Amino acid sequence: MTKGAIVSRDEDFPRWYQEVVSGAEMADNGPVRGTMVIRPWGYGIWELLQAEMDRRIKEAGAENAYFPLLIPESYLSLEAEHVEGFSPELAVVTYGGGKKLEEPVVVRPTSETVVNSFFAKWVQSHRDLPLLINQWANVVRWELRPRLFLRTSEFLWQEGHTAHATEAEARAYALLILRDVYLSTMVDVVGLPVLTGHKTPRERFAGATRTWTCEGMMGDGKALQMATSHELGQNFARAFGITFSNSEGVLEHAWQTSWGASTRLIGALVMGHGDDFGLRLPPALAPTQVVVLVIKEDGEVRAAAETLVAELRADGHRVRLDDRTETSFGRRSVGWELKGVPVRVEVGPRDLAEGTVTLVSRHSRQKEPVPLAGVRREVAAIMGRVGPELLAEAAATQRYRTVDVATLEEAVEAGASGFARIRLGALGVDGEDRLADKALSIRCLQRPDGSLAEPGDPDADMIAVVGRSY
RNA sequence: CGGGCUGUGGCGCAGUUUGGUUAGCGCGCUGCGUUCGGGACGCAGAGGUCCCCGGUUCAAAUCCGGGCAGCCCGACCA
Repeated sequence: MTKGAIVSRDEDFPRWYQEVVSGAEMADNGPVRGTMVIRPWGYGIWELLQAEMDRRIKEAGAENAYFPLLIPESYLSLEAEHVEGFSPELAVVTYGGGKKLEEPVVVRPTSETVVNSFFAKWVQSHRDLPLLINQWANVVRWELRPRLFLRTSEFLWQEGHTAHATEAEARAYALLILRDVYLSTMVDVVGLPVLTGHKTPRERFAGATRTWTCEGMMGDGKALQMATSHELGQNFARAFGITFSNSEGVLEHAWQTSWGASTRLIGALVMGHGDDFGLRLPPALAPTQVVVLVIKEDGEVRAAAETLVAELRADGHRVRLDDRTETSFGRRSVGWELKGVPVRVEVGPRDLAEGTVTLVSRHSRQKEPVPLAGVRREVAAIMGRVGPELLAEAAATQRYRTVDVATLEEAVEAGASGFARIRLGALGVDGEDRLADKALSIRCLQRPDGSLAEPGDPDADMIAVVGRSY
């Protein structure tokens, strides 16, 4: 069955990436290529990320629900663009209960179709709107070229689906999610700066009228789409018959949105913050934030370590005691470093004789002796600055690799190693095709000052952010 | 579906050009000992239908023919 082969061998990835102890591996599961096994450490990161996003989603008013994994094939074809967009990457089930099915069912690649088939029943009156639903689920897309975390054939995500009475309300909600859920999570939690903007028709979600996106830049200058929020117009409402009586008693089609972010974010975290020594985690996403290492088995050392663990836990940190003294100190510290634990407290007899311990912060790899009495304050200080410092570092990389250009030729050159900003109108009618020939794409469109387009802004006046995507 | 390339212990590879004893190396694994303040070391050991089928030959991982599988670059994509 599972061969368990690690198939990511990309040179661009950090050396340690495929042995990530800390993360996951891709597995060939029979004929299913590029599925993913997430080990406990990586899954712990996902759980924290999930909690952060879930809180924001609920603050935005959406509620969690669950819809079926298997979708009748005919549902997909109800929305023309949608089916065209997803057909090539569908996994289709043709047998069930030992019999050939009358109608094949597909494993959801996304749930617009099933969700909306229920929305059609749930929505009758304008009083039923807005309907704001979120689902945490797994989806399957038969990818031609999987890449660990960034594009796996099966992934975990949240997908939001909403229905509104007016276009303006739907748009406002799509933007609320973009800013208050996604942008906020990327910047404040993951610690990666992202550009926001909308997609060109070519890059737009199949079935959407507008796709808003958060585009991040990884350490190597390549772009990664980290989350998207779509305005669906009335496309799905028409296809699935989602109608409501407005306050005048007139029947109208609902205006909808959908939005999602996935385990790809773990990949973004790895690619965005990792260094040659392994993963670097912002404290908010570290399953263990502080590890207290007993360097040598010794009564006093152990007692001091256990006291520190208790105190640091009382301060609200996620703390773990590493007293596996039968394993060499070097091996243990390297192991925690690979996993990206933000702070290590190393307790040994030599320091203890001086009344100190050694604190090491992972992101800067700086070590310093700290008196026992000052450990709590110092740990709190480090925990407070790791996130902002990681963000600042990533932002500096992004700034350094982003340039304003005037011609397509310049965009091709700059886009190969970062972001090239160019007025869309300057690319010409076949600009996107010519970029595609050079493995480049327009990541997003935004106003010259970086803000989002307003209704009525012509695309030609927008700045196109050109880059190489994963 | 185009363009490159590769199949050899669990993983990564050498050996193939020029056929020749018992197919090597690193990592990992098992045991014992010394170590343990930054991925330890020594000794002993386990583990292989050299992708498959056929051919040439005294002799094939190596040469010839035919299959099969996989990887990388592109098209698709959260």
